[in-house]
Amino acid sequence: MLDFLGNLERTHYCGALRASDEARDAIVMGWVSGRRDLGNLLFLDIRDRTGIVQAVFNKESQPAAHAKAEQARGEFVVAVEGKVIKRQKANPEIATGEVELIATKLHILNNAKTPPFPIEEEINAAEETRLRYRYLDLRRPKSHGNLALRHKIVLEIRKTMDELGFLEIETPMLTRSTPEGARDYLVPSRVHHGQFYALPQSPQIFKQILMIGGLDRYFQIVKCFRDEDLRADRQPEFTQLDVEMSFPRQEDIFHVIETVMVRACAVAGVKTQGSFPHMLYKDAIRKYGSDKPDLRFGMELHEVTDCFPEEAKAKLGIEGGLFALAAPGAAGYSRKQLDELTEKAKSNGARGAYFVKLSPEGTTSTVEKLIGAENVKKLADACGAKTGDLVVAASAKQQIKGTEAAALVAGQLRLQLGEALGLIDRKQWKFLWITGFPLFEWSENDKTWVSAQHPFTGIVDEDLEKLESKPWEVRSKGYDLVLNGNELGSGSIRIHRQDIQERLFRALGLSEEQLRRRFGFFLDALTYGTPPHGGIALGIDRIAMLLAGEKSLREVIAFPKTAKAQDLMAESPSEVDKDQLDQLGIAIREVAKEKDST
RNA sequence: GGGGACGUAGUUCAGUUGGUUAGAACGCUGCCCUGUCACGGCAGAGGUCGCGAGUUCGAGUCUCGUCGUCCCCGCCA
Repeated sequence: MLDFLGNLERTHYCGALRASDEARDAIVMGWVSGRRDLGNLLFLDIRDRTGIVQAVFNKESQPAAHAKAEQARGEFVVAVEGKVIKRQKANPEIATGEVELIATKLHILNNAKTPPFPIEEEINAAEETRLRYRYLDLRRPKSHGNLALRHKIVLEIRKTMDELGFLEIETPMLTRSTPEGARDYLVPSRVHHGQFYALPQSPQIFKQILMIGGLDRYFQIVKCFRDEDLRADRQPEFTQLDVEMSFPRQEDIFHVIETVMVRACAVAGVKTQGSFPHMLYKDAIRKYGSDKPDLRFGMELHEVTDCFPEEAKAKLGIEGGLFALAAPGAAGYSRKQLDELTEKAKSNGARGAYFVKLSPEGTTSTVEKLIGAENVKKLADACGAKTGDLVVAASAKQQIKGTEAAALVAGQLRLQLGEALGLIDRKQWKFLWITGFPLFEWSENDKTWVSAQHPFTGIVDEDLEKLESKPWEVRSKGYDLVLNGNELGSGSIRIHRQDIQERLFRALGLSEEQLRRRFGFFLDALTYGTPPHGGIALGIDRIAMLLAGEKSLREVIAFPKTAKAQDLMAESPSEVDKDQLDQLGIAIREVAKEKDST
């Protein structure tokens, strides 16, 4: 028999009771977290969002309450009436361990099936089970902590943006597809058959129009949607801190974001300082083999192309350059470990990986016969290798115009080795700005130059003249914010002049007609007095993930999706009724599986 | 689209070269127990070995396919 809540009023949260509450009457409500039945004495641990408190049921003094407690099981929802007393023997493991609740009455408000996994701080269950029973996973103190931290971070960001004079303004979720960038999530229109809204990949155009509208300083904490394949740090819907301001210098934007980030870190107990260092994109690539370098450890890359004579390169099948690094103390790596490194490098696009071991007994190299002892020494010296180090050089399979493909491969090895060798100091929080991005990158798929960021990114003033003649040399006014090897956000000073915007579109090979169709309204808006403006968007989920010390976004999102973009609890996406499809004028076409027919 | 890891009781896992009735721990159920807090003791229930084919006298184990979860590459302005 279940009890009604009726007029029963909670007086305390479980986790709030302390020795100072001694002798008080208390009513707590929550879930049965633990049950220890000693016969005539029975203990229940009662859990709510704030913590756990122990309730004691004594058969001798309170037979009715004790009898009820015998029926209680794990995850039953209960209310306990009783008196707070000091324990004979405190339990230092829990915050309320100095006290307990002598129960006079137990109300069982709801029962519960046995959960598929225990509701504990650390969880061991398969991710699939956790996601299917997300409400139980969320019941864990760890989940509460992560979501509470995220709340505090978002609250602090809102407060800070408000103090800095920014207005939070909503932009539409149902908007139009703009063909650049990621795949859109589409929403069919019932009123206009055959037409679709797109969910925003970001409020990019709207926030720029807000600047044209004279709003001066805009921000929004907003969901964005991209229909691309997922990773541990990528969900199909994610939350951004979206920011745009008028008449900004780059440093004005940096200052705003540095202020926000320092304060967001502070609420998470992480001390950081403003004035994040800057690094040029090309330096990040050449020194760290990444556009989001992890600066918590050194092990910088060095170009070692000239250590490999042309004949050696030919034999190894190397076309482009080589980059190398010295892994401290890794000279003892076994043949098997080197093979694993090579395999990993190849899966990351390496042509090959080549090693030099600087053992105390002498220097050996996998390529000594090919490049000669002198070049081996030169290679080790170029990396500043010392005795005991392992030098790793990498070449790339494909040479991509304008990028250092080998550096990217070596950069992956750097991260892998940094992790394996324990070089990463988890207590450090290394922010930095990356600037000086190329405006264009070469698309192998389309055999054309495409915008490296989005096509509204500003162009460095003195590079403007090369826009048509040497597009690969044109630098953008874009910048990325990086924290510990993670891209937190990306932004730019925008193009605010219509003449430049149109030149850029033409350089991208878009025809007048295409332009009108895709961006017509925006190009029109640009002609009505657009102020210089710029902004940035930061990934709130990633910020929360890093500050919570988690490795996956799923740990800081209440209802995340799987790698195949499904919600295992809600079972979305799902089929819909034929009626719904009819109203939308949509028919599902069965696509027969392609079979090899010979 | 490609590569890798995993899939056995409610959960986490073990399961030899293919061989009788598929095990452990935790959880669950019942009984005993007045100071437990990972309570303890005794007894018990619980399995479509992800699914489907194939090889074989015989498949959890071998082969092929398929589904699912995770990680990575491609992709993500």
